[in-house]
Amino acid sequence: MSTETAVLWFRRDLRLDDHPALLHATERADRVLGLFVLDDRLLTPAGAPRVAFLHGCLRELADRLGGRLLVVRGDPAEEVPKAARQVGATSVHVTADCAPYGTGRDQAVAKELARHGIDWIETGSPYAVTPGQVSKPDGEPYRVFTAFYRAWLRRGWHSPARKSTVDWIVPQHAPEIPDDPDVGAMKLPKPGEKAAKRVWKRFLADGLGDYDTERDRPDHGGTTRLSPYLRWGCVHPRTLLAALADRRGAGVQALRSEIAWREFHADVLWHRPDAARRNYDKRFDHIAYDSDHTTFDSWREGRTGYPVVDAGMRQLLAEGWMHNRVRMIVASFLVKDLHLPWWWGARHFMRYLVDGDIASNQLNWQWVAGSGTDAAPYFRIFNPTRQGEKFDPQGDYVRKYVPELRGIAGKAVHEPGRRPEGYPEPIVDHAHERQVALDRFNRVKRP
DNA sequence: TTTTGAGTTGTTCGA
DNA sequence: GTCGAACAACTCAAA
Repeated sequence: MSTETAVLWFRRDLRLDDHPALLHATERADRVLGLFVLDDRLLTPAGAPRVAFLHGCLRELADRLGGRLLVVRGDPAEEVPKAARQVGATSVHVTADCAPYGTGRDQAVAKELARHGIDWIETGSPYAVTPGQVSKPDGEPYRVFTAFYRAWLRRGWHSPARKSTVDWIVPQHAPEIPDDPDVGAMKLPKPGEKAAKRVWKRFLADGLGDYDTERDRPDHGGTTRLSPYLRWGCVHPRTLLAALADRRGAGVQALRSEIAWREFHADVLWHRPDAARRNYDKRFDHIAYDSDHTTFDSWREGRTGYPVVDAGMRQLLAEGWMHNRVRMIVASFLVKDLHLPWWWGARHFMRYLVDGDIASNQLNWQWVAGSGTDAAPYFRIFNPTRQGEKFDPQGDYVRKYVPELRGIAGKAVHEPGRRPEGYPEPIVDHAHERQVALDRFNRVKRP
């Protein structure tokens, strides 16, 4: 009787359903050690909300495994081989990580494992179509979403992986999940695979039909709210796409397209890892940015005097999450009204967002800044007041997050001007800053 | 190789 | 209030 042993190293795949890497491990081995490594290099820049959410996911996973999950802290290149050797594993199975840090880390781990004769086996990725698999006929990556989307649809994806029966190894000690970092009074989403399923099921029943329009309404909460779960792999996009396959309608199409945006940005970053830090479009290296920390602080704290901007920034601080429409508004405000570098905003988002994902975050910021792939035309500058009136027509979203404005009824809450006690005057004049932004763009275009 | 059509999410202004 | 045009040109994808 063979008694092969394998390690399933969990990273961004904190679930048990639709898990091809886990299935692969069980096909190859009789016994599997579940492992998670708390890596300070990833956790330090993450910020308290995302770390707390991660801990929650780990606790849920450990519970569902009856405690049979090894959680260690340290450098994966040391900890993974150590754990594998302790249980006599002949292979380590993972879901491929396609982001810049993860790919480098995995190379180092695989190399260490190889020294001990342990196989490194990647199965699947956090995407329906693994980054790098969709390319133009000439082999080059797509730079335009719509073209990518068509090719991505043509390529298609696997069905969800079948359930696996696993004989999980009992680790030497109980999972050591550290205490949560202090998140104060923040109200974070409920972590874990079960919560993800609940959110998804409810969205399928109530939200999908008019998702195409409702997702733009921060006052209604018509988005899927799945982003934190996708970030940590509590649910896989393939699972979602499978559920959409036999449904029709504008909502279905819109959601499929949003999922594709996530995959597009992962693909872009896979081809251009430098885009996580620098302008994708090098011409933007010559744009003049300000470096005013006073306005930056006002933006971070939600004290700009523009109601919908402040509501969004405060939602981020209160929930570790911000509505997608409002993310665009506050990002546009930082870049085009305050003339601050997009990476300042991106870093702040990454610190607070529970769903903070390097590819989606950085490339969406670059899209707003105009420096990314398929970027917004430079003259497309959001007017925070117009956006507020259009997408939060009754002002409910603003009043929810900006208590100083609760005395103003209806959409008048968006009007700059009459400021109640305690609420700041607008820190800049939008009409003026819009012109400044346009001028700076023009200067770059015609040097 | 050349050509053609198209490209996430807006705003403002004037009729 | 509603509507269409202007805002710029450029690059990309595909024929």
